[in-house]
Amino acid sequence: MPKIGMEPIRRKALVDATIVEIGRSGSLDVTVSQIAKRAGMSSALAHHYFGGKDQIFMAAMRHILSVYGAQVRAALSVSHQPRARLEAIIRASFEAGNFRGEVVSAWMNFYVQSQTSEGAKRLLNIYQARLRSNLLHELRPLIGPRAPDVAANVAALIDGYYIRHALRGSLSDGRLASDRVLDCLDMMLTAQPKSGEFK
Amino acid sequence: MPKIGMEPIRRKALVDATIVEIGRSGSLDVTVSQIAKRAGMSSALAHHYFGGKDQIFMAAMRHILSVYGAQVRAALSVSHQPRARLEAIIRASFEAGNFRGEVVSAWMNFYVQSQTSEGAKRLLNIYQARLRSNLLHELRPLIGPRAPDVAANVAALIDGYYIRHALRGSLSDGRLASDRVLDCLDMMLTAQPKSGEFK
DNA sequence: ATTTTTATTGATTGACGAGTCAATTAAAAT
DNA sequence: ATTTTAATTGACTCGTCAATCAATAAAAAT
Repeated sequence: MPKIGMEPIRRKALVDATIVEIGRSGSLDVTVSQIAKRAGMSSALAHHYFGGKDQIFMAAMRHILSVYGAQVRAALSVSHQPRARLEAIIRASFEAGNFRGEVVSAWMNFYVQSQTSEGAKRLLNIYQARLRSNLLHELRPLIGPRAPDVAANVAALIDGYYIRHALRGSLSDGRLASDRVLDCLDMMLTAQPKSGEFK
Repeated sequence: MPKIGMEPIRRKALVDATIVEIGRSGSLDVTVSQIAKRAGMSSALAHHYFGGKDQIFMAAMRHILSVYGAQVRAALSVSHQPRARLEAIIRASFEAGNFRGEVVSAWMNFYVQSQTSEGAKRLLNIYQARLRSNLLHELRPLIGPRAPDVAANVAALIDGYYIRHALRGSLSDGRLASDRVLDCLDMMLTAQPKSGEFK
């Protein structure tokens, strides 16, 4: 019963199903058939709309990234002081949504895939560049030349706590992780510049 | 030409080959045949000695972990002040060896596998617990009650910079990463305790 | 010398999974 | 009314790969 305009609906269903299935299995060892079944269609149709497995994964990752981006933007839109905006960025990174098992799984596997797939590497670079740029923008007015180093540290902290979560889904929920990052951030903000700082 | 006592030699060859192959492919999508070929034997023999693919991977990971552990111990054995010992631990984590593409790949994939495999999760827990315990032991005499939080932050920083390395094999070599972690550590050490610290 | 044990592999099995294709359905366009 | 076009799938092809096994070879033990 071909109603016209199915394409976007099917694509969305497949992307959602992909994320769920990755979470369920905890790896990228997910068959197109599993995904298609969960999305309520045949595997042939999945291939029809996406061309191949890789492209389905890529679309799923792009979706996750765009949701994350929207969260950050939303959080930033209500904060106006640099410190508050930093907090907004950090908290957005650990929002419950990003912290769901499926999403963490997707990220983990995405890191792995970025060593093989050009497309994955590019996407991941976009994420990292955006995070860095966001942090830098707020840090500069606060600490000037020390901003790049601190930004790198904060970014690493975020990724590190994220990974830690991949391991034990229980301990350290988002709140705790972001509190710790913030705590560390404040220490870095108030620390006096090191003496031998000139390159 | 069965010389006796081949088993340990073959096992070692397989473990080494596994790490190389994981690095080469950037993923766990490595066939037993590839590993066996690189180790100079038939895939049947690999199965004969290890039983199955999973066990080969596990042995490879155990090996990486044990090398890392030895590095840490070696570095600690020549440092005696808490601050110096902390530096030793951190630098050991970013030693050139651990930072080789193969090893990073293995770690990445190991994180992923830890969501599926009980054995992988257990191994990873050992690593994390040991790191935490090592850090804690040196931090306590320096900052007392703040030690646990700082230890968690340092651990997250290490993992975070590690991951960042999975992405771009070029920028930020081990030296730079450990310098940054140390920098951040010093800030945390000198920061004054927060006021509302009592839980 | 013959038996036992260890090492070793080629060939095979069996399962699974990505991607293709021809065929079917029904809406839309003419 | 017929033609075109989008949606949809079951069945099939083709590869790949983990795991098994029977067979061989040679050192060790008797």
